[in-house]
Amino acid sequence: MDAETTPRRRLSRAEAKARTRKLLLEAAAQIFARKGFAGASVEEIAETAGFSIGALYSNFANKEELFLELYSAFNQDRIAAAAEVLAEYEKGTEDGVNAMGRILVDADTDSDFALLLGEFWLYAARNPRVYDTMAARLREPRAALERLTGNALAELKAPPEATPQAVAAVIAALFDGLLRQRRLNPGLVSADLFGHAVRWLFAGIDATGARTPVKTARRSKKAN
Amino acid sequence: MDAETTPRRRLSRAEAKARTRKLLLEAAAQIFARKGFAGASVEEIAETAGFSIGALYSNFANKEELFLELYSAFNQDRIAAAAEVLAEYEKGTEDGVNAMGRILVDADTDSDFALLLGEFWLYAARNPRVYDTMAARLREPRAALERLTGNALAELKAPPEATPQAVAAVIAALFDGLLRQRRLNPGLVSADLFGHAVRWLFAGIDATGARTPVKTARRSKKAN
DNA sequence: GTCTATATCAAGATAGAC
DNA sequence: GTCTATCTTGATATAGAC
Repeated sequence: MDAETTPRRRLSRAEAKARTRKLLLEAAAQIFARKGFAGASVEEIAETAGFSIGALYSNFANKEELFLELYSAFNQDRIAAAAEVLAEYEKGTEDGVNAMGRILVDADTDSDFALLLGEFWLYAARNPRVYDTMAARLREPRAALERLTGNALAELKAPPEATPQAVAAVIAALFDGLLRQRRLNPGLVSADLFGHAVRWLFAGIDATGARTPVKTARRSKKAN
Repeated sequence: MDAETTPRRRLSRAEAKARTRKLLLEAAAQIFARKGFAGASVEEIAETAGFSIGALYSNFANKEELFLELYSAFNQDRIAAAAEVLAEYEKGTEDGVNAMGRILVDADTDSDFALLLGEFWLYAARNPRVYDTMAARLREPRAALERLTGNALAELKAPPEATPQAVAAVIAALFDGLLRQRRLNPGLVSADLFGHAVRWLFAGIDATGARTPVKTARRSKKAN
């Protein structure tokens, strides 16, 4: 959260503005999560941050830009989390499944996370104008996940349909779907169900591949 | 009222009202899906249905009631679909996985389905006032799914953590998560990935259970 | 750079005509 | 039972003061 605020020295103009911007983004996260894009008012966001409407419009062109900037910041965090997991995994420090499990728990702890995720998804699905911009932000964390699954698949007998992309999609779906169910009804989704599911998944892929060991047979022109 | 039966052409008062109601609900599904609850206007819904605002308010108390009635109708369809799958499965006519796969494809064909699902989820998560009502509507289809997974699990060696409830949650998560990814980027999620994922899941559960065949061993005091 | 005041508009809901 | 007209509110965005 907030780290270095030098209470002694006066903040420079640029520092003050950056601080205002940060506070506005934090307030926006809270209000957009609770009310949604259309339901949230810029006035409430500004007041929650401790500023006026004017301050908000001096930092963001309009409501949509604020929302999209929040989306960028939101994804920066996801990228950081994914990178951390990937690093731990590649160092061999931690099992990949455990690391992914920690991401889910972290996301679950932040009660706004699932709400914001849902709101961003709807916004992207409804607004083709900004869809490309938003989709581009997802490529980096998704690539990290595919790398992780690719590594895991290399260690077992996977059938040809179990590509890193396909398995990454399945894991992302599990993450998303379990997080959402847990948000509404924690009793239905225990904290370690995600971990179990991922292990079942890989065990099943391995078992399926072992049953059809033709997998390295054919290689027409290019692997994909 | 005047129960005049005119089987020829003219609709009775009640029939006309029922027809208006149905058209309004269909329009509401479209507009709520495209704009969301807060973003949709009752005027646009009424006009899309071919009526005026007054007609809408004569059929529904307010915007929220219209939304919740739509949710009920939406779930009636889901219950019907689930029941159909369950019936086919229990008759032995169709493999359970194939049947579930068909549900996903059907949902994917209706471009409004995922949007509405997302909107309903957000509304339930944000409005504790109506959460119980909405959650109650989910119990029936969820129970059907648990019954389906319970039957499937009975035919293989499942570890103790693979309860019908837990596995049903995983399958629901796969359904939800894959549907949402496919909605934004169909290239990432092939039409049969859901089927593959479910098969991998059950194969993995079976393999895991076979590896730890102590499953009926110990029962200290209370199952959890 | 932020605040106050305000122009402008769209939306939910109601009342009374037909 | 549905329509037209209207009341009322609350929101985005801007302009000018400090």
